[in-house]
Formats: sequence, C-alpha cells, structure tokens
Amino acid sequence: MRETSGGGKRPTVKDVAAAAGVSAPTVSRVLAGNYPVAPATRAKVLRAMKDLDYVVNAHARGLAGATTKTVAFVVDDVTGPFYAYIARGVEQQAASEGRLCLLCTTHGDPEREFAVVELMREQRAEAVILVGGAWDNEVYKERMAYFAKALDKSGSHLVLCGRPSLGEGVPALVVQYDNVGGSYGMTAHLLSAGHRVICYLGREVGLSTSDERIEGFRRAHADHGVELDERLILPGRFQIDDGYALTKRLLAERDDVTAIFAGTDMVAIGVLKALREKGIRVPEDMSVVGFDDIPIAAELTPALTTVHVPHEQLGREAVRLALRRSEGAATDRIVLGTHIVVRDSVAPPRRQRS
Amino acid sequence: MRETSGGGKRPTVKDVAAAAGVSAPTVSRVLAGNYPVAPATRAKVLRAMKDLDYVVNAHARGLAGATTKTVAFVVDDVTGPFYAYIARGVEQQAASEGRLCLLCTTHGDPEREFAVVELMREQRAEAVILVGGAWDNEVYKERMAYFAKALDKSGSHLVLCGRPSLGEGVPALVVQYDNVGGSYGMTAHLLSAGHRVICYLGREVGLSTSDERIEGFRRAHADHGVELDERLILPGRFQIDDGYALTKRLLAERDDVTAIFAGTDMVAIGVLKALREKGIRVPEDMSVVGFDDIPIAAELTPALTTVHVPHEQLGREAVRLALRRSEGAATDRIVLGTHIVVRDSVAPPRRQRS
DNA sequence: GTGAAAGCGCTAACAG
DNA sequence: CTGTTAGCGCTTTCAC
Repeated sequence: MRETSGGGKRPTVKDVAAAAGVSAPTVSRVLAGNYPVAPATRAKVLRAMKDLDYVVNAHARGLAGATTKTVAFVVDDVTGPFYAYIARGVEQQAASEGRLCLLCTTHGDPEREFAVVELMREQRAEAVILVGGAWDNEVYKERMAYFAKALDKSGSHLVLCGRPSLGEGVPALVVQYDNVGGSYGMTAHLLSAGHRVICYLGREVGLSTSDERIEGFRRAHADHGVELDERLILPGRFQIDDGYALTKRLLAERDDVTAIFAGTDMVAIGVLKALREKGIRVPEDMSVVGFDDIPIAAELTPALTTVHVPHEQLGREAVRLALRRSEGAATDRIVLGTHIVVRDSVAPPRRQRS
Repeated sequence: MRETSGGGKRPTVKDVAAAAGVSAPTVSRVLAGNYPVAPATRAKVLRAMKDLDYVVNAHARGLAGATTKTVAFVVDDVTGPFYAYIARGVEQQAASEGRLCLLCTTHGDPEREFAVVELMREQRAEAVILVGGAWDNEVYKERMAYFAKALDKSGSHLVLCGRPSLGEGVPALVVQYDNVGGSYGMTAHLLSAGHRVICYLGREVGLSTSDERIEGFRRAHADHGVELDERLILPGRFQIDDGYALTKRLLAERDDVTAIFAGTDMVAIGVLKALREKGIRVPEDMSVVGFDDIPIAAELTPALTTVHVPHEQLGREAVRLALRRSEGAATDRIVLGTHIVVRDSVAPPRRQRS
C-alpha cells in the first residue's frame, strides 16, 4: 500500500505485466482467478498490483465481454418505506452475489420510467427491476413489453416486482405478492368484527396495486353477503396527507362509517392524525387498518392492525430470479404470501357494543 | 419503433453507419451532438438508429474517454429515513445533471465501506459520496485519506456528506450540517423551559455525528451554568428499539429526569412508546425532543419538537459540489444550517409548574 | 462536413 | 502454464 508518485493516469494491465515481467493476459488470469497460474508468477503479479495500486477498469472489462455485474432498480421514490425496504432486499441480495446496484427514480411518471429503462439498456445491466404498482393501460403495457423484448434480446432481464405481468409471451420475470388475498383477509377481519360500513381510503386510479387491493375488498364483501356502497371507496394517493385530508372530508360527509381501511400504512398515519384532531378514539369510536406493515406501524398510537407484505424478501427474490434465470433456470414467476397482523386499532363497531 | 428481427447481438455504430451510408465517426458525432454535421446526414443517421433500435454501449463510451456520468453514494442502510432523504437529494440532483446513481450499503461496517469505495474506483465513478457519521479514529481516517488521494489522482472526487473532514491536505469535499449548533439550540430550549436534569439518550460511541451532537449538549449546559451529570448521557444505537429499551432502563434507575433528548427522531419514537407504556404523559410529565426532523416526527403523538436537518439539500449539494469541482470550482466545503422546530412535546418540568 | 486510422483497457481464443 | 494475436464499441486525432 505504498504511495505511487505517478502522473495523472491510472496503471493498466500492461503496466502491471511489465512490472511483474509477464504478459497482460497472465495478469488478467490472476485477476479472474479462474485459470491455472503458477504460484510464483501469481505472487509476482499480485506484488506488482499492490505496488502500482492497480484497480481494474470495470468499463474495459465490461466491453471485453466479461459480464457487467450490475443490476438496476427503479422505484417511484426512495423515501417511501415501501420502496425503501424492497430496495434494501435488492441491494443485499445483489451485494451478496457480487453485483452493484444502479438506482433510479421515476416520481410516478411513466415517461421517465421508459427513459430510465432505456438508460439501463445502455448500461447493459444484467437485470432491470421495476418496483411497485404499474399503470394498468394498454399503451403502457405495450411499450413496456417492447422494452422487455429489447432487454431480453441483449441477454438482460426485466423483472416486475410487485406489479402484474405484461401478458403471455412477453419475456419478463414477475415477483408478486398477494395483494388481493391480503386485502380480502383484512376486510374479512373487519367484517367479522361486526363492521358493515367500511370506508376504503386511498384508491389510486389505474394503479395495479390499488386495483388489486380493492378487488380483495370487494370480494370479501360479496362473500360475506354485505352490500358495498361504492361511494365508500375514496380516491386518493398513497401519502400521509391524503389520508389526513380524505378522513376530514369523510367525517364531514357521513357519520355511519365504523371502520377505515387505509390503502397503505402511510395513509393510515394521516387517518389517525385526522381522527385524533376530531377527538374520535381509535379503536373505540372507529377502527382503522392499513396495508404494508412498515416498521412504524407497530409504533403508532394505537399500534396499527395491518397487512404484512414481505418487502425485503420481494427485493431479494427479484434479484435471485433474474440471476438464476441467466444461469438457465426456468422459473419466471414467484408470488409471495401476505397475512394480516392484528394489533390494537380494531374493535367491534360502537353501536353493536353499547 | 419497428421490431428488428435480428439475432442475439446488439447493433453497433458500425451497423448504424452502414445502414445510413456514412462512417462510424459521423454516427458518433450526431450522438454527441457537439460537432457540426450536415442536417441531411444527421437525419439519415437518426433514421437508421431508430430502425435498428440502436442504443449506445455505455461501457465502450466510458472506455473511449468520454466521461462516465456516474456518481456513487454509499450509506449505512437505505431504510433509515435519515439516509433515505439524503439519497433522494443525491438521486434528484444526479438525474438532473444527467448522471446515474450507484447505491451501496455498508451496514455500519468500516471494512465494507473501504471495499465499496474500491469498487467505485473500478467503476470510475465521477464522485463517491459517503453519507452519514464516520468513525472518529486515526486508523480509519488514514485509510480513507488514502482512498481520497487515489480517487483524486484518477480525476474522481470523494465527498463526505454529513461527516467531518479527513484533515488538511486530503483531497476530499465536505458537505456538512451544523450538528453542534442544532444540539446546542435544542438543549438551550429545554434549559430555558426550566429543565435541569436532561437525559441524552443514544450516544453512539466513536461516531462523529453522535459526538458532535453531544458537544452541543455539553456546551449549552456550560453556557447556562447548569452542571451536567455525565451519567445522563446514555450510550445506544440510533434505532427505535434502543430508544425504547434505554428509556425503560432510565425510568427504572432514576426519577429526577424531566426531559429526554433523543439522539435521533427514530430513537424518540422508541422513547415515546416506552413512556406511553409506563403511563407517563408527554409533555406534562416528561418532555421529549429528537434530532433530524424526519416527516414522521410531525405525526407522532405528541408531535415531536426536534432539530431540523436539511437532508435533501445535503444530498443535492454533495452532487453539485463534486460536479462543479470537476469543472474547476474552488469550493471544497459547505456547511448547512440546522434549526429547532417547536411542536408539542416540550413543556416546563412538572415540579416547577405545580 | 466527413472519412481513415488509431487506441481506450481488458479478455478470449489460439498456440506453444 | 504462459505468450501472441485479435477485437469488444466507441471516440478521437488527423487528413481530405
């Protein structure tokens, strides 16, 4: 680890080869380690590398054919806990398989998502992982299918993580979690507790995740023979503020609701805040549940009953699936389970109790 | 956007050149756009690129001399809100300057941090941004200084974001925020409210961030002529669980504490939980403050009084500084201010009030 | 304006 | 086991 006084340029394999009195390929071989090299020469080469403070040039390596060792993941926004935990899974698995992570954000803009995928094509990432809900329209699906094919053609993989498949024949891998089931289970839980007027708060129109959660909500009502007032499904984004504002409005508009199913835990935080301000106790006066089971959910007052989503595992599986696929595995779809976590934010409805 | 039926290989500049009836350099020139090309030829080339669905190979480009257009940022863990918000700033600024982001995590392990910086050297990232507190010991500083020099020599920049300089003469950029000032201000706030026995909860020994916050805590006490009982500074990590466990222990050990200064907002969440379980009201029976001002802080019960840190701006400035520096700017250090945000978790101590 | 030639740093065939 | 010879895809000189 001696200081090299050298000029501005970095040493190359050639320099190392010269210093060690061998040829460039030999240096390359000790670098790769997957080829027999005499212990003596190997030592000399290693020595020279240390002396020159040599580091390979990843780009040259990538060009020359050796694989890129890079996976890309693209999310809406890193600060959302949902994405953050998936990102952690992705990063961990990638690191443990010797891959680097490229991170891109789209801020919910499909145009930017396309642009980003194109960039990843330039980077020749081994896998491009698209995280979170997708836009459920044909134009979008077709364009993305195009990218899936393009990536596939150049030996790369598109992974849809937490979003639905692009259809038969599109070369994309899917790592899903059971939105419908989780939502169904939670709704059934509320229904079983005696609630009959449940508000679903935070429907992002056209977003696959949201649509699936609402489907579970609907099905549970149907299976329990409870008629669902469509006006109880309130549109809104998946943020704290939306939960807050929508709850305020809901409270102003009707007083028969006994439970609120928030589209995400973040939404639920806003709901709880609004209720607290109005002096409405949870769960005595109103039951509140969320979706995601982000760590904060357990720390809220009251601790939030919610649907657990295996975020980290989702991220990990996305990377594994893509890398295994490159090695010839046939699996192209994984669905992880979800389950409800009962804490303190649900009670039977008020009127039934008194 | 027509489908190209081609084999498994990607089209290259040569292919495009052939299809357009020009030479490879010409294609390169329209790609770069920074060189005069006849409108007619440019059109032909553009056309050919579309037809072949051509995308440049970022590695080949990187090799041939054009800059890498990549910044790396390395954090402890993406799921920590502190890091997540800085990450968002970094990513946004990078994207807006046409750069890609490489994300690496270290899980608080210095060894891994060194390994990661080495990897970034291979990648030839334009900037390597190290985020969050650093280990305040000489061996660490020396090794990192070595990397700073190595990066500098190859035209790249090391940026220390939210951590102290490595010393004079080390070619590293620094983007800091005022830990000492924020902590001082908050402590003064508590002292002014009448608190005399304040517990500082969550000291990560040897971590620069933690040390600085405690320094502010000390100074404020000194300036206000209040003697500080060293046993009131409790060691612990910056997590929810630590806040919870330490508070439990604190409560069991002494009953003269009237305010708790949590090392971070996350720690404060744990503190609030423990107090709630014990039936201790905040702020009536105990004042609680945090550090960071993560968005959740405003949603807690009660809303948390805390020190605001400009996370996103920190990330953005880190990228800007590095990129400007490459363009010849002289600045190598930026310090952003912090300030306290008063919400509902502080009140005068109980005994004074009654 | 555009083409021809050369080379970025590395690895993958082949020989020997 | 190791050296020689090519070539990855792109961008640069430098001529024309």
